[in-house]
Amino acid sequence: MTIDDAPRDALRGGPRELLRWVATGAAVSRADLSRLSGLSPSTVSQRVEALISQGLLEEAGAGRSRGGRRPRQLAVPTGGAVVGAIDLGAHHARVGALDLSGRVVQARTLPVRIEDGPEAVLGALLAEVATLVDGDPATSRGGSATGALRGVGIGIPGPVQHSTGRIVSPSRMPGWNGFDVAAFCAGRVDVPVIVDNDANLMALGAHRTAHSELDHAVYIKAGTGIGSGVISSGRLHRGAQGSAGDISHCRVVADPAPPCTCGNAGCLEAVASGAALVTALREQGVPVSDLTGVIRLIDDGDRQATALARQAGRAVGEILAVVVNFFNPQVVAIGGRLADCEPLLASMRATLYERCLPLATQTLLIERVAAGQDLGITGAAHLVIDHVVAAA
Amino acid sequence: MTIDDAPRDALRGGPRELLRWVATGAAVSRADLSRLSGLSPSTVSQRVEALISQGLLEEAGAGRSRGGRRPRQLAVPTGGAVVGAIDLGAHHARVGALDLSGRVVQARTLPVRIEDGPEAVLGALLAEVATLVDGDPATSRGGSATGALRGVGIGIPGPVQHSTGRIVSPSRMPGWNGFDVAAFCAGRVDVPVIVDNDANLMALGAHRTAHSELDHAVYIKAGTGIGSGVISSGRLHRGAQGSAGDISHCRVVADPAPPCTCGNAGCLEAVASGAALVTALREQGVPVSDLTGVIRLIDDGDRQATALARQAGRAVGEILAVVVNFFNPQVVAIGGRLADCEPLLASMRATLYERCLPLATQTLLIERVAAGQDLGITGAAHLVIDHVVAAA
DNA sequence: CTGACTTAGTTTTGTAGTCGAAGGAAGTGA
DNA sequence: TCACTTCCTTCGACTACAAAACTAAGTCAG
Repeated sequence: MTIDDAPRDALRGGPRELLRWVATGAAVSRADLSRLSGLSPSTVSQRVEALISQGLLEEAGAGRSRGGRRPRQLAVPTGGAVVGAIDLGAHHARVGALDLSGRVVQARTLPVRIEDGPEAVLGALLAEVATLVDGDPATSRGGSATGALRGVGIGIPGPVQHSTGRIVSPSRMPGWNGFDVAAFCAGRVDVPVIVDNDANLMALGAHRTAHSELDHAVYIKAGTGIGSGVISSGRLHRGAQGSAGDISHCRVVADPAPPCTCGNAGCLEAVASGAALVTALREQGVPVSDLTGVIRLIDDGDRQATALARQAGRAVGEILAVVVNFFNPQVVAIGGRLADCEPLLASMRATLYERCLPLATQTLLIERVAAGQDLGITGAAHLVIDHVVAAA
Repeated sequence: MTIDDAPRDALRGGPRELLRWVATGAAVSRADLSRLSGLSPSTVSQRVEALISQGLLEEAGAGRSRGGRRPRQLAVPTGGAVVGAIDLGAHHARVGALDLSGRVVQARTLPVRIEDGPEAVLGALLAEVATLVDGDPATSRGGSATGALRGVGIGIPGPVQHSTGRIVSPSRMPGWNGFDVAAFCAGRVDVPVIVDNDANLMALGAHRTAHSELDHAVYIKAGTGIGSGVISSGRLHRGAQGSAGDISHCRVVADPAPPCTCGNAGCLEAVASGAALVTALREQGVPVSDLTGVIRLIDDGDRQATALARQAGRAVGEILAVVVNFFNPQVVAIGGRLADCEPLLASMRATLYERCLPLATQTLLIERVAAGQDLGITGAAHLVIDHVVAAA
């Protein structure tokens, strides 16, 4: 399945954007859309009519007058078409059903065991998507998203060749190497399935949600693993092989250089990922079982944990400095579970300001990604919607 | 002067591309253009007619039949409109007049003394452009490019805020900080002037010349200084402030870390630029006066010089590895005077392959930029042409 | 030399997307 | 009640492109 990037009409006044404006409440009437999109009123009317006739939009009575004729309010139909989204993580997966504007209708977090292999994991998650969308007759759970399923987007915590939907040499995903996610899913559901890296999806979600007016953005996802997603000229940049943003195995200075699952030593992932922090703390004799424990220690001001977090922040900042000099984004935002870790963020910031060209940091925003756990499925949904609504 | 990037019709079948195909000989007839561009014959005819009426294209008799009607050959008029281009370097400037297809009509290399300041240097170079274009009545030199000047493109070996045409904190350019090149030139010539970083121009020139079919490319310019230019989705990526690609002050591991003109130590520029090699060799007591001397030493297999070149190559490779992982380009090409330095190139290659994600290097081309000295002015010309022909 | 075929390019017509102007619909406020 | 505002639609025009039909000009087999 070869799927293009979001066509450019996603960027200015395309049907998806109109939909999004209505959904987010930025626009309530055709006149609003005309103002926002810069399109002429006539064009907006035409487009809106098309969307209504496709059932993607509906009229919702008259609004409040602002000194003239009352606007005919627009709304995204509830119970309309939905897309499914899966954001697979190292230990948990966020599964959701979202409407065509990218709003979460239903979502649930499930524990997963990556090591059970792709068939088992993806099979279960696809079943869960079906439950969220159709409702589960046995339990009468779910089902408030009773629209027709139009597509499924899946985020994978490892390198994905987006053009083919295949996973390529992931670390920490035994049994998944070379697995063709798109093909597997195509056999299970009869709607388009789009597969991408989890950091890319977070980036897309964050950009569409918080930074849609910015052209160039870099999003770091720092959780169990560490990755990034790149927005260039308002569009997700995947690069030649679809591996763009995968900075997990960039080398950073660290003494001693911790060995990485990839076989090298001193990789960013081996220094600054959540998994690395757990490992390092245990080696220091601190009894911590998982990332949650590490974060708790840091929040409690544990000396060893905090020191490691700072080191991680410097490592991320070191790599990010090169990225910022090279790419000169308007914003760098950090998400994932480690994003709430203050010492890490502070060291990252400091390193970034120290090592970047003044011109590059002059107006650079360095932020925490906004409210987090649904960004992945939001991004996945956007990807699917971009594909599906374009075809409509 | 705010100037947009090349509009997207530069990418597929726009007037500039038609022009370029004719100029490069890729297309000789309207039928060729139709095949190459994918546009319908009628559209091509229309466009070609417009170009002819603007004097940007002309008919040049009938071609050879291929079994049917003979094509009416197209050509870019000689002696037609031209653009001026200046590629300013640390010690020399390449000045040229190019036709609207980007072909060099006249070019000359002049010695410059950057430290004379922007007014003197740019004034002299603009005068030289005028001479190349109009011919010098006094000497009857030049003047084979007797068309009308449509614009001037200027490459600066330092950070340029492309949107304003202003130079921002350059190293090795005393007296140029904050200078508004565009405004200065606007007072001297009455055609549009476009200013950009020299590495960006080299990148654009190289991409248009050799890699126009590739979407994502990174070009390193390693000469007296060191910089890079980025092509993303077929277009020059300048980033938020126009400083994208400026990797000269990224930190690399070096022991001892040589001090940089920017005040920090261990910058890429302080390790791997031509200026750095000269400095390092002299500190080792080798009597070498300039980059040419260094390159000669390396070619002669001098032990110290070669070791430094290898170290430089590793340093470039180290930064480039992050860039390749992050950006995942289809090609990385190196230009500038150090590009011909085998030991440097070899170490760079090795470091790159060692430190990059296999997926990212799997199909990555690592090349030397093709035949070099006119790439800068070619890129400058393309930039101007993109601006001028669009307006026509 | 003739007629079938091939390639080149133009003309005509049609379609899609957009805009601007004009105007109707439905309100507010003096 | 009337002027004015805001909202939205209708209609005519323009642009960019394409498809098809057509003209032009050649090759080649018989």
